[in-house]
Amino acid sequence: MAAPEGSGSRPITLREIEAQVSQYWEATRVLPRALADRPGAPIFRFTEGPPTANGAPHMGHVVQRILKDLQLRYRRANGYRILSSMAGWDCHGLPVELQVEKQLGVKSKLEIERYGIDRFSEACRTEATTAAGLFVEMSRRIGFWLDYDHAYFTLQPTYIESVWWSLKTLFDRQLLEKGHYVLPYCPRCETPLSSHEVAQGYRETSDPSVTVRFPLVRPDGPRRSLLVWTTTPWTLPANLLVAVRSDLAYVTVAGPDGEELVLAGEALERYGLTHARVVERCRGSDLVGREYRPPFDFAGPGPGRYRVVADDSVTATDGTGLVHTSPSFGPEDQRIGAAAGVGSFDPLDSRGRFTDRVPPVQGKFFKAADPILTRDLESRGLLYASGTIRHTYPFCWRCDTPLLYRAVDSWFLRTRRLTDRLVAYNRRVEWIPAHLRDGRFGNFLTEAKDWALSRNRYWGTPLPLWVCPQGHTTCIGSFAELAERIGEPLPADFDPHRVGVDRLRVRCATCQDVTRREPYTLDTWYDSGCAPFAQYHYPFESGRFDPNEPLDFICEGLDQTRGWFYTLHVLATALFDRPAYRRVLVNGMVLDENGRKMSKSKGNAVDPLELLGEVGGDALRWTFVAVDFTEPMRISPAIVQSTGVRFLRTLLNVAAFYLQNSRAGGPGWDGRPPHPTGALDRWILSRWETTREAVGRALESGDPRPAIAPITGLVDDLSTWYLRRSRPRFWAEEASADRTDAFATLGAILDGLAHLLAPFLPFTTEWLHQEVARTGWKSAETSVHLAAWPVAVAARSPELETAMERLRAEVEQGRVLRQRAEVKARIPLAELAYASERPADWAPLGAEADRLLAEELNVRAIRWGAAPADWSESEWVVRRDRDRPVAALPRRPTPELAQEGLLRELLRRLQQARKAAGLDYTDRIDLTLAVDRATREAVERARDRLIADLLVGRLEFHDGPLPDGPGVQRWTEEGFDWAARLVRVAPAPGSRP
RNA sequence: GGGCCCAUAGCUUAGUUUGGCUGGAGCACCCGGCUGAUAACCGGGAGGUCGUCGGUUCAAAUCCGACUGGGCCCA
Repeated sequence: MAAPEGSGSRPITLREIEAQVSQYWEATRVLPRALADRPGAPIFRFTEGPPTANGAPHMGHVVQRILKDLQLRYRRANGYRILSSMAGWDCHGLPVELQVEKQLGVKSKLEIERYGIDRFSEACRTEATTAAGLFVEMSRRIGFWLDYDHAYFTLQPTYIESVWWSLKTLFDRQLLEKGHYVLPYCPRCETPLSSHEVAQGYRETSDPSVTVRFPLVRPDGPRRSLLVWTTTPWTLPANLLVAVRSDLAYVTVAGPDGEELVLAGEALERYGLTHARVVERCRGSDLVGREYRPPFDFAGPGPGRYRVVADDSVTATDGTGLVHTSPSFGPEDQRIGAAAGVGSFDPLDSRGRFTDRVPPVQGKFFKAADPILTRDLESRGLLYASGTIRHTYPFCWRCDTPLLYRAVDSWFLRTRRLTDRLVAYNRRVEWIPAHLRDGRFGNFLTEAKDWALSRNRYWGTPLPLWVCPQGHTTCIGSFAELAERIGEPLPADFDPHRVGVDRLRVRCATCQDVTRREPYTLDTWYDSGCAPFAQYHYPFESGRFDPNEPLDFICEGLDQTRGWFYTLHVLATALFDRPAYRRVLVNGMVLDENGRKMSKSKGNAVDPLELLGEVGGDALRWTFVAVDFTEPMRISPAIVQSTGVRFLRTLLNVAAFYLQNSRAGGPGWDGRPPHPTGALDRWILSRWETTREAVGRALESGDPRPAIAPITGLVDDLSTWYLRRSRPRFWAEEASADRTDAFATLGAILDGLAHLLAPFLPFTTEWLHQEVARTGWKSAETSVHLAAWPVAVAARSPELETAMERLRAEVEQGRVLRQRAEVKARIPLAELAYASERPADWAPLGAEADRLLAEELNVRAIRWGAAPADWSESEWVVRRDRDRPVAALPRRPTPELAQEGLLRELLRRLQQARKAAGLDYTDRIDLTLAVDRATREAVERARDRLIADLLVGRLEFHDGPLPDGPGVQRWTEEGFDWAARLVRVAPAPGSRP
């Protein structure tokens, strides 16, 4: 890696590191090497959940990718063969079609067909591949390593052929069937939607709430009407029945104009009829069979129509307890209508507009018919009450059009026949967080309806089903079979989309008659559910996909509970009779900094690339792991700064210290495990081992969260205690065992951290590993990401860790005491005296305990077992514990120590002057000093030290005031009267570096 | 309307499984210190009705219930 040749000692920035590392990876082709297959190695099964290839990636994609990458890097470091590392994209379906419709400016299926399905499909293909490019760029910036050169696309012929194979398998198992059922239907997209698509589009809206008179047919007496409530007046022309509940109490009350009204007893209050005169009381069952005149007569007569029927689904908690039933427009209605054998009446065209079968609203969009029909009812005296109601209603998740429920032909995967196995296999899955298994996901499995698979659209996997005039269905499960059925080889450039498939003349497999393809495409969620095997073109190419093995790990957002998690699980159960995955890590949604959901329309969405440009990939990675990603999480530049950037900066500061001293003549680390004798070194190595084990445990478990606290704890200890107390050891000019131990210990831990944190921080750790290796260890791996997971290099000692913790607590107490003494920390004091003996649990620290304490507090000695009686308040500051004196510090330094303090004061100021003059820490200077007598004595006594510390060539003293001039500095505050002139001189040959 | 999950200082969080010492950190803030890591380091301070209300208990951030707010899912 290029040396970070900073000018002077300017520290390298995170941005520079990431740029350098990216280049380095390119140059050394690390990514393909890391992802290279490892035949024979233990297998870790994974599949990338394919994002929909339309539009730009958002923060949700970023979190998942970070979490996936973390686990995959960990497994690679442990020698696993990842099956598969392929990136993947979900290229089909409404999301892509809608994007293309916008681009082309077309608005309906008719316009698409005028434009040409072939050209439209081509545009969809282009859109899918373009969008994939945006994901690749984002992934590169966060260091998400997948095989982008061999990605799977659900539009690939091989992929589609695998999907066909699966459909044929299900067809043969009689799990794939056609039905005419009421489904949610988008009139703009002109297609039914699956329940998981509908689920994404519920929102609060206002609808009419009308109560209508349905006059009963009876020979005599006053007019008597059923009161019927609905929020969809547009369905009234399709009314064929009214449903009641047999065991519910109904009453007939007298209305204002002598008319009589029938409704459930429970509903009287709702209609303000509590005090109305009751004409008759009965049960629902008594009403069954009564005929009424429908509000509109467009449906015409038919057997059994316009009667009261009984159904258990009826309640009186809303409305009147008499339920308007239009078999074409509601799931319950359809069932009730079928039971009564009344047929159906659907006066809407495929775009949700009324046909000429309902002249008053002909050509009107179904919603637009509501007010017109309501007025019509009013004019005929049939409207009893009207208002509006706020409730949640489904809208199309892609185009925001209100959906309607209507009976349509559709192909279903009969998932309800699999419910027991779906539930049983889910019990084998390890969900993170665990509550999802029996909570949300488990609940859904028990309730799940059959899966409506077919879409009346263009861009998707064509349903490989052909029907002949005799009604035989032929399901084709491979291209070879297709060729056989058309009686000739497929064209060389065969594209298994509608354009390529619809023109083929397929012969019926049963009777050889000419067939017609079922004109549907497949729900794109089915495509992505096939990813584990279809990406490998199973079963046409064998080897890497094992039908008996679930995936070891997948990771997606919580929104996939009903999406990919579900479709994977259903298909694995139906096709392979096993769970789809062993472990699934689920992340929460990403919110903005105020905790609000990010959305494009609200304008509060954080653009991933923008944020990455600001804070960098590693800082974002660290932040996403450090916050609780299983819950909704707030993300903003400020949060990344204080979490991710902050942590990285501490780590880099430690590294910078080590690297700088290594280059300045320190020995660096030779790459061997350290065997230090000192307690401080052994302590930090023990801390390292504790951390290494904790991180390994966490990543092994699939949940990285427990790794965070140990890591930040270690880095903090390293920075604020180990390094703080070890600094002079790194400055030693002469080789010594102690200096070697210091470099070896810190070097080993920094390189160890590079390996340990590589899955978390791929950029920074690569830089760190390469840089540490450069300081003297020549056999660095090409990349830390090609290296093995770190093994133990030292012994753990919990006793030593505890002892150090106690010592540090004592140090803190000592610091407080020193502040109370009001003697500057740089002025040494003679001793720190304790009334007690040295604590027994400090034993693992040995003699170093006193030394660490003394150095940190700048006292010359620690005296144990001192007599508190000697601690006069005028001479000592005393720490007391419940009035008992426990420790004491002298209030003043001895004269010698005071002089030494003076020297340190001067040295410090001269160092500052060096820096202020822009001198590098290797520059030599000539120094002229004009100082008072006491200071001069102190300097002369420590002349060698001053010359060495300040890299002084010639040292002179100036009597009297030093005249102003270049390089002259003066200090007159705090009672000092000092001046100095610093002049840079050329470095002497052979001098320290 | 139903289900699951979450709520600790301005921010990120530990502690909640198994109730028990004055609820810990870090960042930011204020005061002071240090100065061969310097957008670093050290000391002190301020900042918490542990979302709200109620219950169980000698004792509740922790267990139970209701509510509020947020998220996801279902209808």
